[in-house]
Amino acid sequence: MSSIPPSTADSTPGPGAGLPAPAFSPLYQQIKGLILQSLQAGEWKPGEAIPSEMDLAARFRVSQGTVRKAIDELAAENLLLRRQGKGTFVSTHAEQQVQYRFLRLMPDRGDAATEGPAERRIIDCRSTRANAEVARALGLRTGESVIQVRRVLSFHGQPTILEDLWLPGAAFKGLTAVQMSDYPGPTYAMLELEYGVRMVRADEKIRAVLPDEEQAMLLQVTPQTPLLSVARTSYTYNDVPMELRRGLYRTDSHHYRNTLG
Amino acid sequence: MSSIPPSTADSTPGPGAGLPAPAFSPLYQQIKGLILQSLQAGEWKPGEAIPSEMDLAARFRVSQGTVRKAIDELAAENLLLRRQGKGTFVSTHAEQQVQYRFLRLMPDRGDAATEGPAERRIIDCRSTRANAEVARALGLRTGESVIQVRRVLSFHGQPTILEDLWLPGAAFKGLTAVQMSDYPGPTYAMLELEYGVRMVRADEKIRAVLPDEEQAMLLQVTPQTPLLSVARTSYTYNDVPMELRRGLYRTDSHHYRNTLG
DNA sequence: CAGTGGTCTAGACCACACT
DNA sequence: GTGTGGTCTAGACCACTGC
Repeated sequence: MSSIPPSTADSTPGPGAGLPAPAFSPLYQQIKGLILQSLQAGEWKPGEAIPSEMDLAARFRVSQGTVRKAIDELAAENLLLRRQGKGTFVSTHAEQQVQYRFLRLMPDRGDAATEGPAERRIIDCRSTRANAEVARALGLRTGESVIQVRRVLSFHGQPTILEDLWLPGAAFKGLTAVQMSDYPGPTYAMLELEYGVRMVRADEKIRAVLPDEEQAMLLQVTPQTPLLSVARTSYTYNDVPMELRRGLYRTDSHHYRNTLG
Repeated sequence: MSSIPPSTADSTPGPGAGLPAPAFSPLYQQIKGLILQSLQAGEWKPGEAIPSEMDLAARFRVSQGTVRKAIDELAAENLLLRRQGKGTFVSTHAEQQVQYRFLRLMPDRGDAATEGPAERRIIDCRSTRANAEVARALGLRTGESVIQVRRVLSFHGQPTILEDLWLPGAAFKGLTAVQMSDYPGPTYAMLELEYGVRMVRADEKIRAVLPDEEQAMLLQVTPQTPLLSVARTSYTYNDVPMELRRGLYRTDSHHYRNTLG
């Protein structure tokens, strides 16, 4: 861009244009936004390589360094994955060795890797209508269609996690219990492959609670057993909420692990 | 560094030297390590400005861009704070508006800012000897001197957090209950100002538990009330553990908030 | 105004992966 | 060897701060 001013095909003028921009943002942020748009639009699918830095630099009429900085930030946010000598790839839950994307429950002895995969049992899976709480969390209106799933995850035969999931019906039309239980990998990988919805971020609210009778029965504990209640909202690109999940975790042989920077 | 090869005063040869390095690391990582050393050595105190990028570049005989990348990483780790037009500053707990460094407990309504500071009551503060568990967490030998503190934090008059702290006696000699309760700001700020120990990172293990009788009394709950048990190990520079903290959180009007990237 | 960090560029070379 | 991302440099200019 030595002589040609940047015309990056978006509405906001670049800083090189020298015009009074109402909302100034650095060039690399604009490039980042453009790459993000392509990701959301599905121009490059999860697992695929995006064009090389040089190609993107030519496409956006900026230097490689500017593209690099944009990609750096997207890689830091786990949306892209850089592999030296091979290229830059769209992050994916599939073909990924991590067993759990957001689950922070760890066995007291050993780690998630040594423990092996959980056994999953679907208790319930049905289409229903969003109540006020679910609707608010998912950005829907009360009464809109949602898919509700209840399941139990067990480690070494011991029920450890009871989860209730709510998914917006519009985005996950036709999701069945068979599909949930048949898919061998992480649930988020299944949602990504089957419905093209990639979860990017999640918020959790954690409390200590006592289970009701049904919950206690499903987790094979007494109603006096304290459990971790984890309410998670998962978001896809652009902070659009796509899942509400309420988990009850037994913490007698596991614990919730967190690192604070 | 157009003609002069980098001699950055450390033992590992720079990449520009062209020698077979046994443990190759990029120049900017070496610079980062040197800055980190100066931070640990106290060459620049918390709150102070470090030399400008140009000065550091001259000092280390590298380009400004290389220093910039090293500082970028340190800033991302919250060890340094960049302020455009002013300089780069050593992070500090003091003179910082955040009330809590690591506490993730939020009121169900509003946020930490609206709630105001907690009332702190020191139950106990004494010098004792590390048992096996404390010694392991703090990297000490069993029987070494530790300072133990027990205190209750209340919000709006309601006891909400019961904390037990263990600090290595060698580093915090002379810490008293008066000092703990008199200091108006966050405890970590006090430890930083009075003892020059800056907590940089922390790990937490979370469970749901029931309190024993004494704990229940101090938190003014029944022994059947489920509570969050948070075991935190805090580290200073170089991942040296400097505090073990076991907290019991009431989660009837508060919750533990977490964000998963 | 000078000094600081922030952005952007262009070019060189290195490390890695595939073919 | 070719192409990818990774590092390093040098220089220009912008934006913010404070004198």
